[in-house]
Amino acid sequence: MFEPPTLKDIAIALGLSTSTVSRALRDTYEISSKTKKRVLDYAQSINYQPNPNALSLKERRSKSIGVVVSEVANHYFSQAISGIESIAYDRGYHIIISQTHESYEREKINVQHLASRSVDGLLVSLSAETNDISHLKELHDKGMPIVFFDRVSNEIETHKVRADNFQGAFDATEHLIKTGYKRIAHLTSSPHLSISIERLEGYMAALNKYNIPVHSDYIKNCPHGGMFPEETERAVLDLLQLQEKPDAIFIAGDRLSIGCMEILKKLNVKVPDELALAGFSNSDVLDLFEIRLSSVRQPAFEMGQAATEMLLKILESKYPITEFENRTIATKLFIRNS
Amino acid sequence: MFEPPTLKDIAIALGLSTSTVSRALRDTYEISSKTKKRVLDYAQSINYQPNPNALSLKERRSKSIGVVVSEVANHYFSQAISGIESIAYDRGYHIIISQTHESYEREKINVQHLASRSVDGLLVSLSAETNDISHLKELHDKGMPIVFFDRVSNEIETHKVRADNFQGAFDATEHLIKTGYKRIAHLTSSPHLSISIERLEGYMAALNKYNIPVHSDYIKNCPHGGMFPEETERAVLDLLQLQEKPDAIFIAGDRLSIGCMEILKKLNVKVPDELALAGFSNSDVLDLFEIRLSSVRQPAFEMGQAATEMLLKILESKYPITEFENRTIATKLFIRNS
DNA sequence: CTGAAAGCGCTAACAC
DNA sequence: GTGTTAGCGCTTTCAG
Repeated sequence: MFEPPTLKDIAIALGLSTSTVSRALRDTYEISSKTKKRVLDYAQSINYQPNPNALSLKERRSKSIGVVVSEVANHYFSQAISGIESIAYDRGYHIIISQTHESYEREKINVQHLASRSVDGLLVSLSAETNDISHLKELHDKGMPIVFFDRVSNEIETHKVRADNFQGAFDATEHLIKTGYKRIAHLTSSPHLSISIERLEGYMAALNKYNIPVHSDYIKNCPHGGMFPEETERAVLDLLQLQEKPDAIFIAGDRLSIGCMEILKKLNVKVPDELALAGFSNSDVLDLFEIRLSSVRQPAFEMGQAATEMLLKILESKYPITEFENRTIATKLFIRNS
Repeated sequence: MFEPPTLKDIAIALGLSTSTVSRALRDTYEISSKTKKRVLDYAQSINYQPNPNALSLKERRSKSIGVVVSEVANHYFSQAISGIESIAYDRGYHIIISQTHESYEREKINVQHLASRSVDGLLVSLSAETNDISHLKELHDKGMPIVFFDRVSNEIETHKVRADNFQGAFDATEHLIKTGYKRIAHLTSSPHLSISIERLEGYMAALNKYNIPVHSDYIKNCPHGGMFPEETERAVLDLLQLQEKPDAIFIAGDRLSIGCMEILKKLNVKVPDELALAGFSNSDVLDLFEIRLSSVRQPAFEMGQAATEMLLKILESKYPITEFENRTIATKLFIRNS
């Protein structure tokens, strides 16, 4: 079907050897400028493009990086992917995307799939279900460069990029406290995830600072990060049915924030009068919402960019990397409901 | 760095030839079941995975498909990509994504980039700027399978998937008319795009049906589909400053719908009292908006799936395809503001 | 039933 | 300055 020209075609057409053509195209010094020009011109005229598979086979790298996220159709991830793509593109890399849908099994399969050498490195944000990361560890031990972003793991020593989840959670919770709320619940994702742990710590730190006791009934986990609406609904209902009903919820995730607002709307709970909210969200239309959600926004695009730069640094380094960077990028609090 | 086992490694370890190993792994009939088992077991034990680049080089196909969209971080496209990925994944294909950011130049480069043989086929949704598609035509003539989705072109004969833009626009406009609006403006994207043309036709057909004259001042184009907020703002302001101000706007795009609501909010224009809206949008949080936007939702996920299935049909067909499908999938109108 | 050898497109010693 | 050759990992004749 689609049979693009090869080096050989050029060589034959010009009565040269393939190696000469190869050298001319890659501008090696030991080649007459006359032949060089001849080759270049001809290559241009037939729109010659080297076969990337042959190159990959030869150079043992594919100039592509694998990206593992839970869902593409997610505010945070689609923005992060945009950042990843912006850097990768400039540096001549393709990105290959796979989704875990928050499933551990799917994550294993995807990683395996990507790893079987079609990618030079991996940009990974763990699935909500993932607790055991031996699949990644094994790969990493074999030499596959991996950079974590957003949902990171401490069990692998490599570059990591995360949002300042602690501070973001602290800020949001403190905002609720300062606005006058006392019984602040916390709705969060899977307890394994680094983001959940860090945000929980931020939440607790804020409560501590103001001498508000942490109430374990007030902390609700949604193991799939709100991917299933029932999960979120159950958690919210549980909170609403507590004897000492919370007067505010700090929500530790985008889908959870949205899901929670949907449920409260359905239940006709007035926000913030009956229940105040503050939550992580990367939606860019929060200003248009009826509920004035105070939100913590993660620097998704920048995080994608940073992670990609780090990965490329590993990929293009001549020497093995031993010092790993652990970058934390600030979140931003947007106050809306007070 | 990362040096996975090869056929040769297995062959040496087992004292066989690479060809025998190759045959054993692919379960060729003419091989003793004993050797077969020995090879299979060993391959399993070292977790052997064939090198995809070598395979691609040999088989002249990469089991990957290129996807060209304007932005990943866009409701419609991220949902469509999700659909694309769902099918591709099941069939063992990778997807390689590139963004045009609505730029013609970037589209040309990306297509070129993808085309240089690393992908077996292309799934394309044209950029807003694209008027001339010779870059795609050339490629297609050389045998690169291309399937268009959403923003299609009639200049290439191939499979196409689109939303029922005409009907969607008709429904939205008719809804505005039936609700009592008479001076209905139309805010749309680049006039080259198939989606703009079809939606304009639907808009005009609805006006015609109710004997409302089409007023050319009422039709405003945003050449970049609202990617630049100024563009949208200019268009909306122009409409608001008309002598005979429209009482409603039918908006033909997701970003435009969002952008328009943002501007109206800024200008403190009451919706729908001062100006009613209905527009295309694939946002899944419209129910939470303060403005009750009646929306036309495109079947993004299904469109991605359909386009991918069509492309795979071409890729995996033994014979050249001569009959092309032109599938139109129904949109859905969600009435909110009346 | 198995092995040797060629070839996919390219680069890099190594000749001359 | 240019050609020859080998090899990246794999499949596939062709021999035996």
